[in-house]
Amino acid sequence: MASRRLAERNGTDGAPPRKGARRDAAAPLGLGVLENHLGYFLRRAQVAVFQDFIRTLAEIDISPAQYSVLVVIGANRGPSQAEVAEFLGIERARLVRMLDHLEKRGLTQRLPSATDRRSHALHLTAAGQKTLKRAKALAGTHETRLLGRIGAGHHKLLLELLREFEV
Amino acid sequence: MASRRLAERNGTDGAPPRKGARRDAAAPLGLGVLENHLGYFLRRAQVAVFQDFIRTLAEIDISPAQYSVLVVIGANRGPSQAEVAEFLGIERARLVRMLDHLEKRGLTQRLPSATDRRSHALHLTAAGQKTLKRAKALAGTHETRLLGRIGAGHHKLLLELLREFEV
DNA sequence: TATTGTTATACTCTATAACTATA
DNA sequence: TATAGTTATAGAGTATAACAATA
Repeated sequence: MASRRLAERNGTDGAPPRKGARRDAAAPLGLGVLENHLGYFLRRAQVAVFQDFIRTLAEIDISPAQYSVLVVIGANRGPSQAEVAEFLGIERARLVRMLDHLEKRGLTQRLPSATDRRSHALHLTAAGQKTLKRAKALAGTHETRLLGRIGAGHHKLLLELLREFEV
Repeated sequence: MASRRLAERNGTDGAPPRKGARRDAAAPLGLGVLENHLGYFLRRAQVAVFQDFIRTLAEIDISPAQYSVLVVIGANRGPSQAEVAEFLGIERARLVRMLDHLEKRGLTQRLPSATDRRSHALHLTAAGQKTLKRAKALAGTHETRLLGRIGAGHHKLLLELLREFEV
């Protein structure tokens, strides 16, 4: 990934290169105005964190999106697909295929809703609860690794700041 | 998007719902352990920020990825495709199609490298420089909007914290 | 042998629209 | 009329592998 130090060393933060100046082919690149864009660093951080998450949960083959679905089903009794999709910002159509997959793996169930015959009440199977428990443990080691890397204070601060972006 | 207040109101942060308790169908869902995962909030924040960026630059049809490529080419004289791809964390193969597209729009050029006949020196055309200038202005209003939303202090703090995730 | 740009393929995810069965 | 779940399709983006030209 790009290092901020490279950009500083290159001195190209914001200002374009001098007219006629030919960049040394071996010189590191500069970020330019990207240096000041929150979106750029949010994206890089998110990708890095997800990569670590994916590596950490590879042994049980659970993706970040699947984890979020399992956690929300586990934390809420019988939510509908529409509720889970809207809550997690996943397309309803996308959730259908995710649940098909989780169901095929025997982790989740679609039970008839007690109150609305159009909708399904989502539940974890016994295997789903077991997998979620293991997933939480692994996600915990992932989170602890992040925390060790940036420090507990920064971790807490970041969580608080990021919550401000909610819509 | 999900609101933290909903999760708090629901009281399902971390702990599973009580055995046998049937969640009120109208009750909002709870995040469960997601509440403590940096990755979850990083993703939501990144999506929200990118959505605002895309809306803001819609009039010139420049995506966040395209913007980052134009900025890096504009800030560095004649970088190669491999350099830009590695620097921005884009696959080399993906950058080929992006440049095909930008070139078709008349914004970038692949010139022969002075030192290596395998590689191309990437440059902005006059139109590319003009578009980049406009893009920077629009991206500036986007960034100012973010800043107004979370405050200058939080914006600066976030930038600093996010840089710690670089690899 | 390794690297640059390229092509190709498969898979994931997003965005839409449309359909059915219910409400 | 509107909503829940579903199906289908098109477009990004990611991940890989392979190839020709060049280093």
